[in-house]
Amino acid sequence: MEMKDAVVALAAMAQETRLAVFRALVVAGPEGLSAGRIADALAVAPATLSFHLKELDRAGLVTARQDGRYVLYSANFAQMNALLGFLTANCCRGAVDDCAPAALCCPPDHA
Amino acid sequence: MEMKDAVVALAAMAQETRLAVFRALVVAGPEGLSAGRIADALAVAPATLSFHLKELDRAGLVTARQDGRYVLYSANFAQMNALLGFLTANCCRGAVDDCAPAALCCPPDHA
DNA sequence: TATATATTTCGATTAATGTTGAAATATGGA
DNA sequence: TCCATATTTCAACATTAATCGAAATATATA
Repeated sequence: MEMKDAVVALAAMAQETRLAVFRALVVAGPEGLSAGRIADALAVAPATLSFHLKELDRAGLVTARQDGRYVLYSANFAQMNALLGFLTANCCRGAVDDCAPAALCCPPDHA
Repeated sequence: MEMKDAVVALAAMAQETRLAVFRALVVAGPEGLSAGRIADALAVAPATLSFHLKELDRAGLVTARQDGRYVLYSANFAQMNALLGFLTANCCRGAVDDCAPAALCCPPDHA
């Protein structure tokens, strides 16, 4: 992941509505949620939500797929993990052994 | 970490100059760097850098301490790790075992 | 085809953010 | 004390982001 990509991804999550949307999608898992369900759950106007979903999509953090007349959004775990990897890279300068380990988000390949 | 804190921390890093500053401080380690050295290294105007350092400080991502006529800034690894923990929390819904592990940043307690 | 539902785009408005020169503040050394 | 260096604050400006009603687009069903 490049610096610019990281900035875009961080900016996408650096907003209360979008962070809430993203976390809801993380909980929902690979099946995802329709735009309408997200709008209801978070009480956000459809046009506003659409704007934020596009931001998350532009950042590569979510993926959209058509399902009938609904559009289902799901979290892009691979991108999420790439960002976390970027943020932790170059940390510790080799003394990584002493650092506390943490779990990343589930990759889609096992869902 | 609360939602609001996460948004503030993410917003602090969601800017090219600030992300560069923060990463430089992560590499520099607990000793930190003076504002002037950072300004030189990144070719940023002093006033601009001061503005960004204040943002990072407000987000709890860096700490400042006076050293003679210099002000030394260092990364706040604890806050960094809290943010990563927040972003990975509620991920996977219990299936954490299958997730790829990643190292967090070195906590200050062993530096 | 016509109608209803779901989502996005558009336009306008408001608010927040990033940048920098110049002035103010703080510290160290002559 | 006086001067030089380091950093921050201030003020002004330009840019970007967030919100939402209304209109446009897409899909499903009668």
